[in-house]
Amino acid sequence: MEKDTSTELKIKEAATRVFIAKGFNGCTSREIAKEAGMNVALVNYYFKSKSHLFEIVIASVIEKFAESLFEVFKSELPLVSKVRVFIEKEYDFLGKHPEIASFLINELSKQEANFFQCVGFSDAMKDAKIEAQVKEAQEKGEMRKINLVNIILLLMSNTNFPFIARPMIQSIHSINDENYKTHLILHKQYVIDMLINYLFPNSKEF
Amino acid sequence: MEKDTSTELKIKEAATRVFIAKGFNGCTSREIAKEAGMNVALVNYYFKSKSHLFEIVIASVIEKFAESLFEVFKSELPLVSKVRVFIEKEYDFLGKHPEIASFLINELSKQEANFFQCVGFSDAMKDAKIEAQVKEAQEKGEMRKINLVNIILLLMSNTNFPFIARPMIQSIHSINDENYKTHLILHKQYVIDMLINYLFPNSKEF
DNA sequence: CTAATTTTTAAACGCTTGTTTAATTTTTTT
DNA sequence: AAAAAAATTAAACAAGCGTTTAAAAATTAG
Repeated sequence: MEKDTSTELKIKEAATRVFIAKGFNGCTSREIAKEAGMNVALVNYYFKSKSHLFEIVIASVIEKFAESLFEVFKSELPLVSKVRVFIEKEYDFLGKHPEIASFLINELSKQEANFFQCVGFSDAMKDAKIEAQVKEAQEKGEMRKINLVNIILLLMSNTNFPFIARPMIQSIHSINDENYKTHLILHKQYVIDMLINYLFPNSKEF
Repeated sequence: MEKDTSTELKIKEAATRVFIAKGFNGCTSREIAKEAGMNVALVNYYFKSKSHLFEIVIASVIEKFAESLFEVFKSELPLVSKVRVFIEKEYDFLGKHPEIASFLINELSKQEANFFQCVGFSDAMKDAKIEAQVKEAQEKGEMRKINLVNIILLLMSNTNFPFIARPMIQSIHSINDENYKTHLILHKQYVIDMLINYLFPNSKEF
């Protein structure tokens, strides 16, 4: 009884694709099976139910999503650089997987479980000692004195929203995919300038 | 044959509540009927199908959502004030109806129809002559020279995301509703300061 | 008041859903 | 090669879905 049968993995990958594209309620078990190229019963043979499979998928998506985030937070860079690199990495990541941000936000607002706690997000946050680094920079007067929650909110708002709201924004302005991508490239730099300028009023990084 | 029977309105209002809370795929016709306190068949008697009812609901939600936005854009205020008032109004509106932003973004990314065009959003944008006002301010050197699409993106990112991503952010930081609300109140002012400072580098409004 | 019309209901329609069963094929073990 | 175990399948299950029908109740018209 192998742990990661090729079949098991195929189902998980197919499920990830389908769940991200259509959401938990927007797809069926049979659709996932078909995407994996196999019988419906196999989905419940390897993962006992659609819900259980979904929990596994969303946990691994969160992990993937959080990975690049912590890579930056745990690094030895000064805070100003961390902010810049974080934004750059987020735009890179979401440029490649634009549906992930919407997927997580959509499903997390419907599902009741605290998946981020399951993945140990809070603990990883403390491990990264980012709170201490912020406090230090604020006491030195290098950084604007605002709460870490607000800092994360500013960072995530300006990195995630442009990808989440893409269909809405394109609809509002009647612009196509190509055109929107062009705006996104410029937007990344605007966001970097704006945030560094706001969070580090005396910085020369921009 | 009255147009807006009390029954018809009750169904539409119930449907709006249910659709916003659970999304199109997350709820059933029977659920909507129950919420309205009546038989399932009545839903299809007044609105011919679940999809048709949904289209009507989402169009009216968009209208409500866009209303306060254009109220500001069409006003005679100088641009700097428009930005500040827009942010304040958005925080007020989303504070009262926090689920609307997520609802629109979720459903617009799944549905294929361009609902914003149906509502005449683009035209209203031109009517408001905001593009001309921006161009003028930029030529006078009062405003940073960035595209209107990016300006709207900055505004919406920082107003909508904190409400859309609330479940995720609370999950990440392990904080409760009360606590998050406190952060939101502060956040509004941070966003106003940051955006005005960035968009109008020479302004004295902050 | 009666007849016509509109509104509301209960029940059923065929279809799809998530899940399970039992049989079959494939693989592993001995 | 035979027996045991695991993987895969087709078929079925009950439950729920969106929608329709046909009859009952309520309202309006003449």
